[in-house]
Amino acid sequence: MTDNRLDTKNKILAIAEGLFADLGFDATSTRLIAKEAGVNIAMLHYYFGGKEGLYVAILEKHFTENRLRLQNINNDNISSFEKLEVFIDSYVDNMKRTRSIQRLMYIEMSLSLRSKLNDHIIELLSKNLQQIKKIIEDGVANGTFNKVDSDMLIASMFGTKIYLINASPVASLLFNGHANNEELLTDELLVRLKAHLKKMFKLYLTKS
Amino acid sequence: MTDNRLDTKNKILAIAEGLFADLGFDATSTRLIAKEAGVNIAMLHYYFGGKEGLYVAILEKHFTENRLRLQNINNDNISSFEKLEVFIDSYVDNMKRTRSIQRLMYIEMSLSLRSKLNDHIIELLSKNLQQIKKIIEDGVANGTFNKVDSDMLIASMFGTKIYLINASPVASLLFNGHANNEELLTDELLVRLKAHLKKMFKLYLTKS
DNA sequence: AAAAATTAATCAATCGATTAATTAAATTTG
DNA sequence: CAAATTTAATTAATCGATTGATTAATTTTT
Repeated sequence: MTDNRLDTKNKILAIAEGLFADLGFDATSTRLIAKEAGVNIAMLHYYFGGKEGLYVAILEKHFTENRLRLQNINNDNISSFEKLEVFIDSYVDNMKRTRSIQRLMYIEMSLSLRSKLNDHIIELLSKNLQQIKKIIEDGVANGTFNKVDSDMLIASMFGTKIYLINASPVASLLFNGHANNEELLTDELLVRLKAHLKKMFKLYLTKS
Repeated sequence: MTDNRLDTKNKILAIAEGLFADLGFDATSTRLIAKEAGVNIAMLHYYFGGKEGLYVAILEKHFTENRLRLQNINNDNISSFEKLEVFIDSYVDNMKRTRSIQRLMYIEMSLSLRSKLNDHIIELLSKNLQQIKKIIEDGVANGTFNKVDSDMLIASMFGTKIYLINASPVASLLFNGHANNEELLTDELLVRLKAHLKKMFKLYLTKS
């Protein structure tokens, strides 16, 4: 592909991702995407087959990116506690960068209108799920962790993230005292989030 | 109002709430609402002024219902621990009944496209927020609870609920091993959720 | 008879998508 | 290398369908 072709494709992908995340799938018109990206509407269908094809392409882009990232974590020869902390750190560190696409995915999954997209999203999210599950199960097997309702614990971890990302207005009310739209995910809050999740897991998996 | 008028209004409200929760605001057409409710499209504008007015009416209905429910909890002369458990029990017990409207609210808040609706939602959700905050702060003040990052703890509680309601496909994967659309919020799961939240709060607020 | 409720028909606007025509780039050929 | 040809990329215009909303006429209730 030439540089121009890549430019056009990537510009559409980048603009569309932001608009989809801000407005949702239905409220984002192909005309708006084309206008903001500075390209003709037909290019959107030319490259991606249509609005839904573009949506899938955005998810698949992050899907492959995320797959590469996930591979080299669980191979290390460290304790279950350290694995847990590494996972939480990397999980929280990724939040700022992947905020748009995550908001997008959870909205889409919540509605479950487009089954093809839904399958993609579930496949992507289940990767994280399996990874943390394995860390905990291994820890239980080697006696580091107690046998507890780890699924609920995992639900609380992912849920806390969703609350900060997808319910940011009311989360701002909780953390800042007002529900405006200033940036909630400050570095300070992410540090607090890491400490909180580590503490929660540690207490739950050992002191119970 | 006559019985017929009430029937028509309430039928529209009930049908629209389900459709909005299932499809989202944009994907739910006024024609579909009218068809499912068995009324003329014009009735929707006649009673509610339009699609968005209907949306607001649905929220306000739950808004007032919820306000009545919230009043008589915090007056009891019980310990902070018991208040916490009462709150969690009532919070979880309300999940099944309010699942549709809660899914709807969090989707709407996540997109934040309609500021009038957003204000309503934030006002409604902040009631729960203030209530649990007061319980914890009182507990800290009277020495029952440790001084901890209670805001993060609250975020985890609300987040866990959102995860079960709005991310139900991947939550089903976590709890049932498959991501189908069978009912996730079984009585058994709600019991587990209660136990988990109580344990999480107790550990966090005392053993840290 | 007056008011309220309901209906059918239609409005302009916007949607995603597609077409045919045009320009730019790449490839082949002499 | 350069002209000719083919392919790729882009544009403007338009398609039918659907959207939320409204109107005027009709039926029902008071």
